[in-house]
Amino acid sequence: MVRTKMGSNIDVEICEQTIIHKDVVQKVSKAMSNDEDLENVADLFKIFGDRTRIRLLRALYQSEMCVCDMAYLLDMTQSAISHQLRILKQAKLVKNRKEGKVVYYSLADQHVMQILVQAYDHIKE
Amino acid sequence: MVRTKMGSNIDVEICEQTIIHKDVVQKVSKAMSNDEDLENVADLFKIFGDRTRIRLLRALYQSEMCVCDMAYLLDMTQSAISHQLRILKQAKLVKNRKEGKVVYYSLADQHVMQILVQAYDHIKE
DNA sequence: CTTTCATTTGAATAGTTGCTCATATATTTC
DNA sequence: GAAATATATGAGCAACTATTCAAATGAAAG
Repeated sequence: MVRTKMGSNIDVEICEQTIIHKDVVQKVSKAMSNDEDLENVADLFKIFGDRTRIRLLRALYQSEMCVCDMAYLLDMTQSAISHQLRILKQAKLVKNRKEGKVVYYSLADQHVMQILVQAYDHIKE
Repeated sequence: MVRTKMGSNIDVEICEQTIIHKDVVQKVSKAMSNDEDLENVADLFKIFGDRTRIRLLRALYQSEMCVCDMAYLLDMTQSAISHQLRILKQAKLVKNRKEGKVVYYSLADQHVMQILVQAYDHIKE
C-alpha cells in the first residue's frame, strides 16, 4: 500500500547476481508471505477466462436453463456445453437439479456475478 | 435477475431439435444482446488466471520494483518475468519507467487490485 | 422390453500458453 | 571502442485446454 520512492532505496550498488534493491525485496517478500492463498485466486480466474463459460454464467444470471437450451442459445453442441458446465459445477459456480430427463442449471450464488460486473466496469473505465 | 419458475414455462412440448424452452431462450437471448462486450471480460480474466501474473501484481501492489528484483522474489528467471510483464503491460495492468539500465514496473491503476481482492473474499466465503 | 431423448463421459485433436535457452538491445563503465 | 549488465525478444518445447466425435447413462413413453 505504501509506495516507496525507488531512487532513495538503492542500498546495494552492484547486484551480486540478480537482486538490486535488497530492502524492497525483503519488505515485499514479508508482506506477501502473510496470506499465501491469495494466489489461489488464479484458479478462479482461470475459470472466468473463457468466453463460453462467461456466456454461460451470464445466461444463467438471467434465468435457470437446461442444457439443450443453452446449447441452442450459444449455438454450440450439447456436448461442449455439458463439458463446460461440469467445470463450472466443480468450481461451485453453478448448481443443477434434475427433472425427468432434463437437467436445469442455475448460479450457485449471486456473489459470483458481482466479480464479473466489477471487472466489466473496469474495462469500460 | 428475475428467476422464472421452469415448470410452468414449457410451451414447446417436444423439442424440434435441441430447444425445449423457447420463451426462456428468447428472453435470455434478448437480455444478452444488449451489452455484447461483457464477454470481453474473459480476456481480462485470462490474464488474471495465471499464478505468476497474480504474484507479480501482488508484489507491485506493495511497491514499485525492477525486473531482476521480481525475478529474485519469485525465484524465476528474468526472461520468464519479462515475458509476463510484457503481457501485463499490453493489458494495461502495469506501467514502467526506465532509469539507466534498470526498468521499474508499477501498477497502472489501483482499481485493478480491487477486482483481485473481491475475488479473494469470495473464495474465503 | 424397446425406443426415444436429454445428458454425460472419454478419447482424440487442434489450438493455446508459460517457460527455457540463446541471442539481441540498450546503457553504463572502463 | 570494449566489457559488463539489465532487460527484451524470438524460437522451441512440454503441458494444458476447448471442442468434436462416438459411445454410454438414465429416464420417460410406447
